[in-house]
Amino acid sequence: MAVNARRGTPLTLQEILGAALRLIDAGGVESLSMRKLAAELDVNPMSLYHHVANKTELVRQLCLNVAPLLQLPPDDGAPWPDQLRALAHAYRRLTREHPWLWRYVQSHPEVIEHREGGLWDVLGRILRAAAVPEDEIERMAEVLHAFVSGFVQAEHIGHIADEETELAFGTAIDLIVAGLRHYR
Amino acid sequence: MAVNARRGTPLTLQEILGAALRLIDAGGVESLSMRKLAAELDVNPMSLYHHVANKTELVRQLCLNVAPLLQLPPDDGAPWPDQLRALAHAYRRLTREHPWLWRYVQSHPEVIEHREGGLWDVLGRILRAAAVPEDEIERMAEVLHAFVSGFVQAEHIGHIADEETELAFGTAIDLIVAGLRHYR
DNA sequence: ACCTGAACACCGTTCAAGT
DNA sequence: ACCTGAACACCGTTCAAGT
Repeated sequence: MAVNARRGTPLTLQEILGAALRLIDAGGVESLSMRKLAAELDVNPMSLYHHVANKTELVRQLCLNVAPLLQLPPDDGAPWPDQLRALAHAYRRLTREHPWLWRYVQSHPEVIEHREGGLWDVLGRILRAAAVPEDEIERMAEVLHAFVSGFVQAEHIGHIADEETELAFGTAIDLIVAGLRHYR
Repeated sequence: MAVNARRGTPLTLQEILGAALRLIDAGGVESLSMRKLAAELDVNPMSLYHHVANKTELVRQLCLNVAPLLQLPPDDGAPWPDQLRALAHAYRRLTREHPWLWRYVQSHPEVIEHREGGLWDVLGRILRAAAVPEDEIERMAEVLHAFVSGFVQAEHIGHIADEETELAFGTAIDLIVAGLRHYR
């Protein structure tokens, strides 16, 4: 058991993922480098490659770990506008916790087979409750996801005035709900 | 007049910007490197720095050149839903011509004082025509911009099924218009 | 005025060698 | 099994030197 001279304790995948997430949360995927990550862990850069295939795979792991943390509203018969609001707020909460990682997923959708996640089932169920015609459910789900994604991203970027983000998110959801109520 | 041995003709800013835009349109800002750009122009990498301060400034120039190409609908008294649709389509058209550059602007809003552009004036005018209360105009404009941005980005990423993008954009705008009609 | 070669401080990653 | 040093092929950018 060749133990690292500097650390005395063997490197683990958990350690690597934890440190990587911290670096990404702080400065974005761009600012994460394998060399900086290794320095953070007080380890030779090349040691990382024993636990992780490459940087892309590392980030992919992180995304896969974080995605299931989305809190989906239960199918409890609550009115669809309430469920839609709950889902939107949960989505926003998660993306605000890891905005940079979320941004990465946005631009690399291949990392998550996002049709897998329960998000799309729940969104479909809500839209059915909102009386959206069956053959438009999927399209509408994509549109709503794009809208909420756009909002969260605009917020992250700073496009939305800081003191206004809560109000603005309220406006955004109200607009969507009103739209769905009177769509067609 | 020390003329480049390889090219015989002096390097110009226009040439640089043109080649850079081509490279970005092809593979994104990420994939543009000063060294590849120089190779494209058959020039020493360092020659670029005589015409451009650095890579960031180069991309900024490009953004500032492209932004004014957005075709704003005229204030001709047309019904606000028509004007809103026209604006949304123009926005989508431009962002589809230079999706990577537009993506860059999205994540680096500092490159454009976007409140300057006529976009926000026109959007404000349309929302007033839609009877949005004066103290909510700015917030609503931000929300709509975020929505349409989100849609275009989702499209660029491939989140929207390819054969469906036109239909989906129609759905998106219909939803917004219906929402505005019945908002409050 | 315009261009360039060498150099510096960074990247991700491979590979052969160490314990 | 796990770690590492040297090396390779990339970056952006500075600076002193060339015409």
